Amino acid sequence: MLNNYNSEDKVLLSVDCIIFGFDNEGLKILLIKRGFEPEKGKWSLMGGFLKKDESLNKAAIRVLNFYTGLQDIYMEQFYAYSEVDRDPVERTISVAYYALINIENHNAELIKNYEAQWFSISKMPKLIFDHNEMVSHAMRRLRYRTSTKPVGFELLPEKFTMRQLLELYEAILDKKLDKRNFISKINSLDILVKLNEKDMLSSRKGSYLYKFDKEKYDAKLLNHFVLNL
Amino acid sequence: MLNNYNSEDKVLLSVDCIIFGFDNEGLKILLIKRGFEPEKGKWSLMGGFLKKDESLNKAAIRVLNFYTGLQDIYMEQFYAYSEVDRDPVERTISVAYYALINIENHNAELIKNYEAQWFSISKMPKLIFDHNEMVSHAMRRLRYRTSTKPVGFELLPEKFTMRQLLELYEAILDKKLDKRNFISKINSLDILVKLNEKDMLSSRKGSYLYKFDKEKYDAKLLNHFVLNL
DNA sequence: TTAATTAGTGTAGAATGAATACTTATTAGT
DNA sequence: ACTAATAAGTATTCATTCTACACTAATTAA
Repeated sequence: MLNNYNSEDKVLLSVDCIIFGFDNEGLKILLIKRGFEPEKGKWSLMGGFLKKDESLNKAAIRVLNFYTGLQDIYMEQFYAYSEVDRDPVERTISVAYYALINIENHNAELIKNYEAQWFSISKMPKLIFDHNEMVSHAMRRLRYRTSTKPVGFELLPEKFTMRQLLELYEAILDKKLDKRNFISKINSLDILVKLNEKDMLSSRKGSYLYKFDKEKYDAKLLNHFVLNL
Repeated sequence: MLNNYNSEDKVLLSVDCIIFGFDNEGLKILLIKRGFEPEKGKWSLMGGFLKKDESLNKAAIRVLNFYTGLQDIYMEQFYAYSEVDRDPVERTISVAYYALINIENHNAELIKNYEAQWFSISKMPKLIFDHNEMVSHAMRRLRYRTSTKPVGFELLPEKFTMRQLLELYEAILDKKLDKRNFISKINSLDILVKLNEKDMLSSRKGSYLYKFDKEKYDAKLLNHFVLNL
């Protein structure tokens, strides 16, 4: 029985985290100004190297926490990038993760301390290496995700209006949706609770607030559906 | 400007290939008897280590060729497995790929020389490490794929009957489909050409042979659809 | 009181999906 | 030559879902 696979090449393995958020300005992504060479000072995804004694999932969580202080964020792995010259310094394979989080809950203070910054998807700067490609793949994945799983619990405040939910979906799918059809499709998913409370900020009439029914929402997360928006 | 990221851990990175095939006995998967320790002689996916100067895609192609002689097989990356103790010998992260191929075209001779063997999905042996988990994830991916992209070109002979196509889908989805509805749904995709030729082996009456319209098929590969079977 | 703003709601027609059975072509066997 | 056996092949109805589309309601600021 062997103790090791001698003579095989070893490589650096990193994780990169794509964190989506949403607020009344639209869909955003969390970036950092890279603190070390090469490309120091350029905008970048939050990334770091895998350590010998941790899984990729753990590494992704650790890296995100390091840059933002964020805890307990569930990220989903989506692709390993391995072009030989993707990192000019040294051969590095990077496994990309993405997650959705609520901007307001996740305290601007922490993010400020850590120098991470939210950017509108549409105004994202050029990023280092192949990070722009990662983001666009993650966007594609997120778009796709809306058609099989509910989205929103992670991105909206606890109480939200139908309009906010509609605008979230429009931001993700990057297209206008018909309000009436949208509402009836969302209602047919049966994951919302209509509250006896109105948001009076956005209109004279005021619009009802909703929240997600956590249990039903989580159930739908497991047993996919098909939603055609 | 740095020349390297010193002090970061390096790890072994491998690829594992899940090759699906189909014949009149059903859906199959290609396995090898592992030729080295540990677990020598046990059944395993075809795998190998990433070299410093190749991408993961290239490594997957190289590994598959090494074990089977197969060339020009397009494989799709689907997940990186990274549990710390997944390989008992040494820390190894493995990136899994899958592909669909035509059993008949890909010459039994080569496969014999190389000791790879087809197994029915339903009679698959216990595999080493986390390979069974990889296979079941790949199956899930394949199942899912049938609802957004055409499947079959890669798995069926050039000319095939509706029944064969139906049985392929039944094998992948692991459920009975209604023949009449299946045919009309497949026809609505507009990717088949009905030939003026019958297969007389499976019935007295004989059943028409079809082939895929390569151009339309490839177009559908790019622009997903939704197919509810 | 009026004007302005956004919320909120319904329907008809079209398209798609699901469920269901009988006829046809052919050959093997008698 | 006839019959039996086998799988192929084909249509329709009903239910559901999707799409397109426009007016009324509630409220407050002026």
